[in-house]
Amino acid sequence: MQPELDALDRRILALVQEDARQPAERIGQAVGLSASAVQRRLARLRETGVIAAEVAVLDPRSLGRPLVMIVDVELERERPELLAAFRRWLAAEPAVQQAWYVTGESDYVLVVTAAAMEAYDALMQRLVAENANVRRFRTRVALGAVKRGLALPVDGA
Amino acid sequence: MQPELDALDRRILALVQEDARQPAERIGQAVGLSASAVQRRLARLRETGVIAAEVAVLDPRSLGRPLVMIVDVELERERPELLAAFRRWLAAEPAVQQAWYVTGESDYVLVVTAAAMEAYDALMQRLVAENANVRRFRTRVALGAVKRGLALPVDGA
DNA sequence: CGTGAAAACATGTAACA
DNA sequence: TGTTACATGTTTTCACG
Repeated sequence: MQPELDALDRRILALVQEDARQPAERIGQAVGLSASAVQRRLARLRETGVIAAEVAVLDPRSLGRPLVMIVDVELERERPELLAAFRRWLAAEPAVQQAWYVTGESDYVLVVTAAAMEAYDALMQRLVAENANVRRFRTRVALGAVKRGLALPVDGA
Repeated sequence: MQPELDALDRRILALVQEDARQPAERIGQAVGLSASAVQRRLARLRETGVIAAEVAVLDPRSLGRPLVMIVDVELERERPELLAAFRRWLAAEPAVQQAWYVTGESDYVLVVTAAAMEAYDALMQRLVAENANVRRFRTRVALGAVKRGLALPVDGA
């Protein structure tokens, strides 16, 4: 993938990763381009996969899921055949927002949302019961979020 | 905020948090509603803040930022006056995607993106230099992502 | 009150120079 | 690329259940 993003593309990306619903004309005024030029660039950015998706971000409190847990999961390395199933379990579980495979003592770091601690506990009981290769896990409760987005820096650096 | 989300709202939310660009008519066909009914509900969901934002999700590789680090930051608790500045630093730093204030030994968990390890190291040097209350931090490199979204479960549970 | 249908309106898309 | 014409989607209005 060699999309050759120029400065204009990057400024457009910076805007749409804040608000994907703003009309192309507004973006054009901000970056000094006509609406159709912006549309063309957006189409190309979607086509080439630079824009991977445009999604609605929902408010956790409105959906009754105010809790966030950061979970470190340690797996038994002796059972690689269970790894794929573990990953599928994570992928299929909607309460798991993010799951990173990381270096260090713990093998996976999860970001998990929950309605209440009991629901979270039940989820983790299921995780352990249904994944024999989970050796142990550590939960840290997120008491607050300074930031919780997926935005990326778009400047040339 | 008592938005009273019914089953139809939830199904609409499930769809738009996957793809916010699909026309209301398609959503309507999926949930058994007319396009205008869907539009009305979407307008209300935006109005009440259930839909917090609609954003473009960018591809990290296309932007030359393939690396993700999970960073545990431990602060000195003796200097609460520096805490606000630390949070502002995180908020202002675009490489920091997420920053959670958590229980446990480490005070903050960050999700940081980087173009290369050198750039990440430089960033963390700046973090320490510009925040005197950072006692230490631990970096875990994300070797892979099973999941990396912000999607929430929308079912009544 | 929320819905569906049809209007007016804005936006996005596809041709042109 | 910008401009124009065209198609699509959205917003408003209104009558209905």
